[in-house]
Amino acid sequence: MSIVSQVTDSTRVGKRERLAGAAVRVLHEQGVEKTTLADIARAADVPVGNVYYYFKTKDQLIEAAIDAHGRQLESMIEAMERLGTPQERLKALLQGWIGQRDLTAKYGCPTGTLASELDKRDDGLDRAVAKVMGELLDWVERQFQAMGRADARELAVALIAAYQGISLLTNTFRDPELMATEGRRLGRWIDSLA
Amino acid sequence: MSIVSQVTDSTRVGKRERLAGAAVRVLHEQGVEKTTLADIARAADVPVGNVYYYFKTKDQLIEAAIDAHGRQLESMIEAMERLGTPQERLKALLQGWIGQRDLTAKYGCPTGTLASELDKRDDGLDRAVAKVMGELLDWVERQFQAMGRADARELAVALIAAYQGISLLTNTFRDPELMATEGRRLGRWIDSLA
DNA sequence: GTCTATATTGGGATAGAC
DNA sequence: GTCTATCCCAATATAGAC
Repeated sequence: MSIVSQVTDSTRVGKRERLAGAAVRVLHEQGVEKTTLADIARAADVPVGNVYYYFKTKDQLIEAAIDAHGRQLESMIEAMERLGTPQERLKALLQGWIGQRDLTAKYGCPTGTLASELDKRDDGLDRAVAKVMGELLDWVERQFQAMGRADARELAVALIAAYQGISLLTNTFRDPELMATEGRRLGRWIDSLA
Repeated sequence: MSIVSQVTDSTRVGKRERLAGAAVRVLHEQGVEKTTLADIARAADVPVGNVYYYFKTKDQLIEAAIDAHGRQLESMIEAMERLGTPQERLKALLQGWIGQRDLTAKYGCPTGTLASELDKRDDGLDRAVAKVMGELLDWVERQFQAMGRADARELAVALIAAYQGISLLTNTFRDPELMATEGRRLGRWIDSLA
C-alpha cells in the first residue's frame, strides 16, 4: 500500500470516527427519531450529502454510534478493573453514575434511552444495544461472584435495573438529586451484601 | 339542549375517546415517533383525515392519550385501595407488574417508554407524563408512610425506579422472567421493611 | 358531522460535477 | 474523495365536497 493511499485511508477513518462520535452525543441529546443526518453532519463538521460516502444508510451510522458508545463503556470498565476489591469497583461505578447526574437529568442514561427507543424499530439495531447492556451486566455479575454471592446474576440485574430506573425518574422529573440519593442508598446496599 | 344535539354530542365524545383509547395502545406498541395518525385512525376505525375534526394536532391527540392512560392507572390504584394493609397494597402492585410481564417484554412499561420518548421533544407533553408518574409515586409514598417509615419518599422512588429499570431490561433482553425474578426480590424487600 | 383529495414540508437517499 | 443539487417518499395538515 502506497503512502498516498495510507493518507487517504486515514482521512477516511478520521471522518468516519468523527461522524460516529458526534452521533453518540447527538443521539443521546435528541434521541434517534428526532435526529436528522444533517444534525449529526453539522456536529461532526462534515457536509450533509457527504455522510453517504461513509455510511450507506442512517441505520449504519447509528450502528457505528452504538459501537463507539460500547467502546467508551468498555474503557470505563477497564479503568475500574484496577481497583482492589469488587466492592470498591461497584462503588466506583455508582460514583460515576452520580457524577453524571446533571447530564442524566437532561437526557437520561445514554444506553437506556437508546435501548428503549431502538426497541420500537423493525431493524436489528436493538440487538446491538442489548449486547452493550449485556456486557455491563456480565461485568457487574462477576463483581458479585467475586464477593462470593451465589445469586450474583440476580443482584447484577437488580443493580443495573435500579440505575436504569433512577435514570428515567431523574430525567422525567429533571431532578439530579434523585440520582444522588438513590446512589447513596445503593452504596449502603452493596455494603450490606459483603 | 335538544335531544338531537345530545345524540350528536355523545357521538363526538364516543369517537374522541375511541381515538384516545386506540392511541394509548398504539403509542405503547410502536412509540410516539414511529406512530402515524393513520396508524391510530386505523386502530380506532376512523378515517384518517377525520382525526382533525377531533384533534387539531397530533400533539393534542397524544395528550389525550396520556390523560386516558393516567385515568387507567388511577382506577388500578383505586382497586388496590380496598386491600387491608399497605404491604398487601404494594404487593398487589408488584403482582400487577409481574402479570404484565409478557407485554412488558414486548413493549416496555407504557408510562416509562412514553416518558423517555417525550422528554426528547420540545413540546410540553413530557410534563403531562411526569404528572402521571408523580401520582403513582405519591401513592406508593403514602403506603410506606402508613408502614411507619420516615424515609417513605426515598423508598417510593427506589421501588418505582426498580420497576422502571427492570421493565427496560425485560424489554431490552425480551425476557419476561427478569420481571418475575425481580418482582419476587422486591416482595421480600417490602416484607423486610415492616 | 363525515370523509376524500390534495397541499405542504421535511428528511433520507442518489446522481453526478469537480 | 468531496460536495451540491435534486429526487422521492411519507406524514401532517387543510380545503372543501357531501
